Amino acid sequence: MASVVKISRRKATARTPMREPRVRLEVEERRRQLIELGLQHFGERAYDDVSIDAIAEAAGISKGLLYHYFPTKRAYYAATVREGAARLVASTDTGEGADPLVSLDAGLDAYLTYVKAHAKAYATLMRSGVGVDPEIARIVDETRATFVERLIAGFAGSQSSGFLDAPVVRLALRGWVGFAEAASLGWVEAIAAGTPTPSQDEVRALLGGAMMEIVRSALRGLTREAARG
Amino acid sequence: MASVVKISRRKATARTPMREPRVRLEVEERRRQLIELGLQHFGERAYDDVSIDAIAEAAGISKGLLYHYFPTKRAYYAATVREGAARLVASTDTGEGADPLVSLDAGLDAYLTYVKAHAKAYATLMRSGVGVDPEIARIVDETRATFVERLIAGFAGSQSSGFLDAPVVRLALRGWVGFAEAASLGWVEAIAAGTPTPSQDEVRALLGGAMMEIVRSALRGLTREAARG
DNA sequence: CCCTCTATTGACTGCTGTTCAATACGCCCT
DNA sequence: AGGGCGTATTGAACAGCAGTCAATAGAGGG
Repeated sequence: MASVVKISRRKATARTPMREPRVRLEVEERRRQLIELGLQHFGERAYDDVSIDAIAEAAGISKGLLYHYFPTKRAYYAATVREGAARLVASTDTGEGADPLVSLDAGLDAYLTYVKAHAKAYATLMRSGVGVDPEIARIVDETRATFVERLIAGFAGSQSSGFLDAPVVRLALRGWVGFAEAASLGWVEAIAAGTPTPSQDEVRALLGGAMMEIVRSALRGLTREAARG
Repeated sequence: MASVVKISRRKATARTPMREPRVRLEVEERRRQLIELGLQHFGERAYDDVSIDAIAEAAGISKGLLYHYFPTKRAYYAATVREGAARLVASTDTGEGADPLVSLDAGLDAYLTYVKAHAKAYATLMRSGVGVDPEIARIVDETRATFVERLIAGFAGSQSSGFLDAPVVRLALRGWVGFAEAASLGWVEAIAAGTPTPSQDEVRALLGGAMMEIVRSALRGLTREAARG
C-alpha cells in the first residue's frame, strides 16, 4: 500500500542528456493508473483512435510496460470497460428498498444522474465498445443482465411473480433495458445539442412508466396465451 | 450497362508464369460487388478482423483498386452499413396502410422476419458498427429516425396527434426503437442458443403493445403536466 | 555496501491501412 | 486491322501501430 514514491533526479549535462527518471510503482497502483487513463481516453475517442503509444506516453511509461500488465490492447480495453460498467452498477445500487416502486424510482434517478454526469464516456463505452470484441460484448450483456436481475428481484413477491421467469417477460425486460439506454442517450444528446429537453423527473417517469407498461403488456400476452392453450 | 466481360486468357509457360488476367468491370458494377463483399465480411467478423487485403483477395483485385473506389477503410465500411440499413428500411416499408394499427403490425412482422433472416449480419452491424466512426453512428441514428418518422406518420390523424411533436414523446419513440432492437436481438440470440423462445407472433405483439403503452404513458405524463402548468 | 528481485525499458518485428507512379485492357477511329 | 487513348487496375513502397523480448536500473533487504 506504500504509495510513497522516491524519485532520483539527475542533472542534465551536455554529455549525458536529460532522461526522465524511471518511476517505479507498485503493481496495483500502476494498474489502477492505466485503467483510469483508459477510461479517459476510450471515453473520448473510438477504440481505433486510441493508440497504445498514446496511453503509454500519457502514463509516462514505455509501451512495453503496458503489455506487462495487459496481454493485448483488447484485454486492456476490456479491463477499462469492466471498470466503467462496475462503477455504473455500483452507483445505481440503491440497496433493498422497502417499496419496490420507490426503489425503482431511486435506481432510475441514480442511473440518469450518472448518465448525465458521464455523458460522453457513457455514450462512447456503450456504443463503441460492443463491436470490438466478443469479450466486451459479454461484459456489456452481463451488465444489462445485472440490471434485469435487480429489477426482477425488486418485483419478487409482487402479485404475478410466478410469471417473471417466462421467456416473454425476460425478453420484455431485456428490451426495456434497451429502451432505457436509447432514451437516456437521446436525452443527454438533446441536452448537449441544446434542443428542448424534458426534465430528469420527466425522463425518470417515462422510464418507470415504460417498464410497468412493457411488463404488463408481456404478462397480458402471457395470460391470454395461457387461457387459450 | 454492358455487363459482358471479355477475358483474355494466357498460357502459363515456364518463362512467363501464369498470372491472373485482369478483369475490367464498369465502375458501378465493381462498386456493387465490393459493397456486397463488405456486407458478407463485416456481417460475420468485427471491423478490425476484416482486412482490406482479405476483401481485395475475395474480390480478385488488388488492394490499391479498392482505394480507388473508397478513400479509406472506414468510408468503405460506412458504404456497406449504408447499404445494409437501406435494405432494412426498404424491406420493412409496408406502404401506407389504411389502418395505422394494421400497418404497424405488418411493419413489425416484416422487421422481425428480416432480423431473423439476417440474424448474424444484423447483430454485427447494429452492435459492432456504431463505435467505429461518428459517420457510422450518424447512419444508424438516421435509420432509427426514419423508423420514428414512419411511426409518427402512421399515427398522424389519430386523436392526440398534436402532442406527437413533444420532446417527451419523441424521446419515448426513440426509446421504443431501442426497445425493439434489444428485444429482437435477444429473440434471435435465444433462437440461436436453443433456449425456450417466444414465437414471432408473440414478439410482434410484445413490440406493438409496448409501443402503444409507451406512447400512451408519455402522453399521459404530458397532459398531466399541461393540467398542472 | 552489495545483492537480488522485479518493475521498467527500448529497440525490433510483422502486419495492415494508405499512397502513387506505372501498366495494360478495352474501346473507338481510321 | 491496327494504332492511339482513356481509365480501370496494378504492385511496390511507406507509415503507423500492436505485440515481443532480452537487457537494465532502481529499491529494499541482508
